[in-house]
Amino acid sequence: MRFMTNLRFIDTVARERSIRKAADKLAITSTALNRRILQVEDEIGQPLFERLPSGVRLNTAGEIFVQHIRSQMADLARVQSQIADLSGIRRGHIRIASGADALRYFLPEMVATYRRDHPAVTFELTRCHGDIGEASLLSMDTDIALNFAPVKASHFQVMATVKQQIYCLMNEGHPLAKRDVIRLRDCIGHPAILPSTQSGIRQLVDSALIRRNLELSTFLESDSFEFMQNYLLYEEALSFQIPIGLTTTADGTVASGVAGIVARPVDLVDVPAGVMHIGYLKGRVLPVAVAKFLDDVIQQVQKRYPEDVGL
Amino acid sequence: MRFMTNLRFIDTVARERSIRKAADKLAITSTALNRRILQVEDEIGQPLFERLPSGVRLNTAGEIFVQHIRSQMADLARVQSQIADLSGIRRGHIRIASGADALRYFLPEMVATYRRDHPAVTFELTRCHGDIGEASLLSMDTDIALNFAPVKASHFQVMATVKQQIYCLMNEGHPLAKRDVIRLRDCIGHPAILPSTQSGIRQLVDSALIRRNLELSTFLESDSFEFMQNYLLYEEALSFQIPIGLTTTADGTVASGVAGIVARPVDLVDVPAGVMHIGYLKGRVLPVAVAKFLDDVIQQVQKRYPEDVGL
DNA sequence: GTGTTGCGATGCAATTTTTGCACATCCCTT
DNA sequence: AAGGGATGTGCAAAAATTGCATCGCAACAC
Repeated sequence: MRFMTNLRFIDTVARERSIRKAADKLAITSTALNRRILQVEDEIGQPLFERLPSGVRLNTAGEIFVQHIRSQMADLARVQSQIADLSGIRRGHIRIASGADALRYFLPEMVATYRRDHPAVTFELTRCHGDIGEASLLSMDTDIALNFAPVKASHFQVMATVKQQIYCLMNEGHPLAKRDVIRLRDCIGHPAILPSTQSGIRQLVDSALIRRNLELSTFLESDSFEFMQNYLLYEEALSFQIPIGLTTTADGTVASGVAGIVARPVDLVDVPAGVMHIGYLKGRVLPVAVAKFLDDVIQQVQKRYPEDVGL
Repeated sequence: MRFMTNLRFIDTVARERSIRKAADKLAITSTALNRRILQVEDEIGQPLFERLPSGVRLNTAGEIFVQHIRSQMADLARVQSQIADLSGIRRGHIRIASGADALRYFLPEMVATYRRDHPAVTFELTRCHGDIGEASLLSMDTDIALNFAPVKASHFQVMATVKQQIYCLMNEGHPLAKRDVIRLRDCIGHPAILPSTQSGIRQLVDSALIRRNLELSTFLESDSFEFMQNYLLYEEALSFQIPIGLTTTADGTVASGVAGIVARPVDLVDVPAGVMHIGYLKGRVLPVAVAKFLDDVIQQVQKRYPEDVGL
């Protein structure tokens, strides 16, 4: 898109915080890029960048302007997608930020299903913890965020919430595997593997432990659910996960996706269900492709967790 | 703004519905303009205009794209205004669409007051009847609309409503001038001057007449309140107006701004008060200058009509 | 019919803008 | 004090844009 070049360039410089680095990335000389920026600053009537010895940094005017640029680019994508949709083909690009849980089984299936119907749509999946997902919505790096945590920022437009009970994972030979429901006090003494502290699961478990003044024998922390789950094959330990990060058997019970590993719900009296939030940047008009995908996601969670979905 | 040229050009072509006419207006040759359009169409991947023997016309894709362009341009204005605001000067351009009533006394005073504080701000006042004001919001030709009529379009974000009782205007020598309140039946038989049919005042009076099965001796219609009011100096006739199109004396009573012409309220039992709507395009973030002016307007109507303002 | 008019599209030469190179200048680090 | 990495600038080469003349097409007038 020719008429976007200057704006795209400025965005890149803002991200790289250096004209030279941005120039490399954009495959032009730094001098050409520099002059383009000077020209835009001249047109705006004010500098957009502070010149530091180590590069450049956005000043306040620049912050405002770059925010505008990003929203313009996102909106242009929406327009293109909408125009492409006119001619029958649904095309577009969908950028999703999600915690590791939904990335495991849920999103792969969603994306694959969607792409069967709309092969012209491309995807970008970013794994993120904590508030990064919300931040990337604001900088327009992401269209949709799935976040298993309380919503902090007010710019997050929640389209659906899904209550998710915590499940306990273990080897099928584990003594607790015989129980249908796990109480938190049963876990004491068993070696435990916990997700890293940014994880919503971890925060729920931790606060439940503190409330009851209990302590787990945590000997391993990781941000990879896959690692944790597979580790259970080798040692009789406990780990935690939510249903969306697990699979469901034909009869509707939650199961780990790995043979030999079983999943048992943790009693809600001990650890309350957490809430997964699905949404996008407030005020944005989503491209058709994105809007449709989001629709599909919401429909799917409603089907899977009919009792636990809020809109 | 260099990076906007192509978009501005397309907008102009869309408005002129002709490449040659647009080229004239933009002071370039039609061939250059033509090629720019072809280039953009090529980048979008789809034509934006239908080529007719008499010129060009937007196709569906074009409609979408031009709407995007206009919202971008409006947003750019907002960004510029916001950036200028950083350095202390409030600058910007404020475009207002209003009925003839508010344009008479109210808006001149508002604009003058605002410009005393912010001389760098420029204005554009458009007089409009009926739905044109709302339409010009949608095409981003206007920032703020003041409309004495029911709101029809859902894209109109109402910031304030002002109830406005209908007043009857007449020569001070008129027999009805002695009354404090005018009943509709008193008007029968007196020659009457009415605003043209698009006017909200006219619609209120007309529907009141129909409801009571009355008829006025209307011998003159006009869309110029100034003409109608001055005409009253020469003939003993009646005319109608709302307070915002009139002045207020020191003691708070409504008066015509013209010597020799008096204003008397029409009984609310006969003609209910109409509602003036003040607002802007839903979803827009207004430039600081516009937002501040709108604030001032709302504050002013609240001060003038404290009982009748809704937010 | 036929000529005329007004429309958008196109080939080509002139012109303007953009780019890349070499180098200046500034500021922090060592 | 020197070195390295940053942005800014003069100048020639390259690329894009523009204007002119002209084409093809459809509608209108006579």
